[in-house]
Formats: sequence, structure tokens, C-alpha cells
Amino acid sequence: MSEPPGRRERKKAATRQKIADTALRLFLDRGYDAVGIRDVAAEADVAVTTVFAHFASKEALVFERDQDFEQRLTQAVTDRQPHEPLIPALHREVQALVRHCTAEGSGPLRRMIEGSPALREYEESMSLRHAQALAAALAADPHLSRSATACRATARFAIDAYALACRADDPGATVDEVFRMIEAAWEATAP
Amino acid sequence: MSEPPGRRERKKAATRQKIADTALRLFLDRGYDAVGIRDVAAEADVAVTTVFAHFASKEALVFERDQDFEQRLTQAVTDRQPHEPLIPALHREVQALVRHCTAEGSGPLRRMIEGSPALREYEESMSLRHAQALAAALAADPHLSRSATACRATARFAIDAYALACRADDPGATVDEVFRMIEAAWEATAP
DNA sequence: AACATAACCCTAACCGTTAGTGTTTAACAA
DNA sequence: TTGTTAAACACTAACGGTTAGGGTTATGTT
Repeated sequence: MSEPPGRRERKKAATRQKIADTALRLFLDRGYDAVGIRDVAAEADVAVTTVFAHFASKEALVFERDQDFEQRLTQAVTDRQPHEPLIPALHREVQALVRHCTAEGSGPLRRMIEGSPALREYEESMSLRHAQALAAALAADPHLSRSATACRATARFAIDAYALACRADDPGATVDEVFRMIEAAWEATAP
Repeated sequence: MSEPPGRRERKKAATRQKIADTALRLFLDRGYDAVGIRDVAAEADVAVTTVFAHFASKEALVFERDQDFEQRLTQAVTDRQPHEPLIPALHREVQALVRHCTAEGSGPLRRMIEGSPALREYEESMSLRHAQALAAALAADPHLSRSATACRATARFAIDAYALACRADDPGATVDEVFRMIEAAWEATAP
């Protein structure tokens, strides 16, 4: 799984990193809309096509850091202790994810995202994909035996909790409050 | 509120309608991605700039029909009988909206939307705005006196119900099931 | 009649994104 | 070592959504 990477892969990773770093720096410096892909490419000293060889879109440059979001969510479900109830495990993980997204130093980045419709849309779209992955994980858990609809709804509710908390005055309390609601909703689906 | 519209406004409305109709026809005919804005403009016999004077984006052309979605949702809350409990009223309205979106003849349109990432993203984005409007309506209701977080969460849950049902095998049953969950979640927030 | 302006047109461009077509260079086999 | 292959990258040109700039026409108003 982890062969010592050759020079080629190291160079590729370095190029990718350089592009991402340059982009984020320029975006935070001059504003997301004021920086074009051509600017990023020039500053990173690569061709425009190379940027798109590493990142699917301009928006993707901004969300380089949190790629494992989806994995962490689904693992919170699949890797929890046997017989540990679902909702507290999910609650804990969402709490952790929210802390990460509202951590010291993430302020300017969040402000930039909230300030750009394109970035907000992109983030929502990511969230929906994560909700679908989480729904699949819930549906696959043999201990849970709930309907597909219940799984899908609960997954979306959990993502809602995350989204609301990231923008709330008191993120921690928001996660707790919404998860009290989710707990009740989940119980209402018991077979 | 409703002065008899002059010739000018009538012509404007006619132009808008012609653009929307032409666009939808071409999209359903040849596929959303295969039709460019320049094609729509040419077929509707208007300038490209005129298209964007009436519609904010290419995607907006597709969703011309359901503009009153947001209004219907919030009115279901504000216009309900005095002392009528919130959730059943919301449940009924969402049920109606889902029926509208899964009605006979809406199939091709839905398939087109689901088939285009751009259209899906746009619809999500609309939904989020609707959720915010609904949350505001909930927060403004003097009979409800719930926290802002509870209102926001419930609003998003209701939108989730709509979104899930529109894509479900049995839309009606899906709305009912998710609203059973929402009812429980809402009760859990009682002061 | 004279004016103001809303609605529209045309052109040219900007920007994200992609296709097509080389060129370099790391990885590897002979 | 040398030759081969394929990945990574560069360059150019274009496409499609979107907008700015600047002009024309027709409508409502004085």
C-alpha cells in the first residue's frame, strides 16, 4: 500500500501542493473572484492545463484540505464499538468535524467561502455527496435494520447539523441541540 | 397591487415567456448540455443579452415554473388556522409540493435535472434559500417560541423531506415517513 | 411635441474549462 | 548502457456561459 514513492510521484505531489498553496494564498490575499485561474497558474509557474490536471475546478482548489470528511463520517458509523448506539457516535464525530471547521485560523477561509456563491454551492454539493455516502453506511449496518428512507433522512439531518453549526454563533451548542432532535427522530423510526 | 399592465409590461412578459418556453422545448428536445444560450436566443429571436436580462443564468431557465415554492412553504406556516399545530400543516404542504413535482408529465423534466450536475447543484442551492425563508417564518411565529437553532433545523429537515421524496420510488410514503421523524424531532424541542 | 427611460440589440470581450498536439523525463527492460 | 514507454507537463486555440459598453426603438409622461 505504501511503497516508497519514486521521484516522479514526489514531483507530482509537489506540483499539486504548490498549486494549492499558491491558489489559497492568492485567494485570501486578493479575494476569490479577483483571482483568475490564469493568475494562479502563472504565479505557481505551471500551465493552466496543469492546474486542471490536478484539480477538477477552481472551487476544488479551496477545499483541498478537507478531503477525508466523508471517510471520517462513514467510519464513525462502521468503526464504532459493537453495540454502541448510532446517534452518540455520529454526534461525537460531527462535533469533532465542526471544531475542525471553526478552529482558530479558519476564520478568513470561512468568510471567503460564505462570501462567494460559487463556493457555497460547491460546498453544499459536497455535503450532499457525503450525505449519500453516510446513508449508504447506515443502510449497510446490520445492527440498524431501518428503512432506506430512515437512513437517508438521518444522514441528511446529520449533515444539516454540521452545516448549521459551522455558521452558528455557538457551534458546539448547536450540534448538541440539533442532535437532540436527531436522536428523537431516529427513535421514532425504531422497527 | 394589480394595476392593468400597460403595453410595455405585457410585451416584456411575453418576451420572457417566449424565452422560457423556447428554452425548455429545446432542452427537452436535444438535451440540456447540447443546447447553448446562443441557440436559445436565436430560436427565440432575441439577443443573448436579452436572455440574461430576464434570467440570471442558464439553469434559471429550467426552473421558471416553480417560483412560488418558497411562498407556498412559508404561507403554509403563516396562514394556517389559529392553534393548528405546525408539523401537520407543513406536512400537508410538502405533500402537495411533492405531488406537483412528481406529477404526470413531469418525468422528462426531472430526468433532465437529475442528469445534469449543474442543474442538480442549482436546485440544491434554491432549496437552501427556501429553507432559510422557512426558518425565518418559523422563528417569527409567536405561537411557536422555539430556539433559532430548532427553527433552522426543522426547516432544513422539511426541505430534506421534499428532496428525498422527489427522488423516491414512493414519494407519498416517503414524505409521511420523514415527517414522522420530523414530528418527533420537533417535539423534542418543546420548551 | 418633447422628453425620459425601459427594453432591446450588437459587438467584443472575460473567465472557467477542455481538446489537440507536442516535449520532457522518470521508470524500467534489454 | 541504451532504448522504450508512459506520465507529467507545456502551448495554443477554442468553446460556452456571462457581462460590459454603447447604441436604437418604442412606450409612458409631461
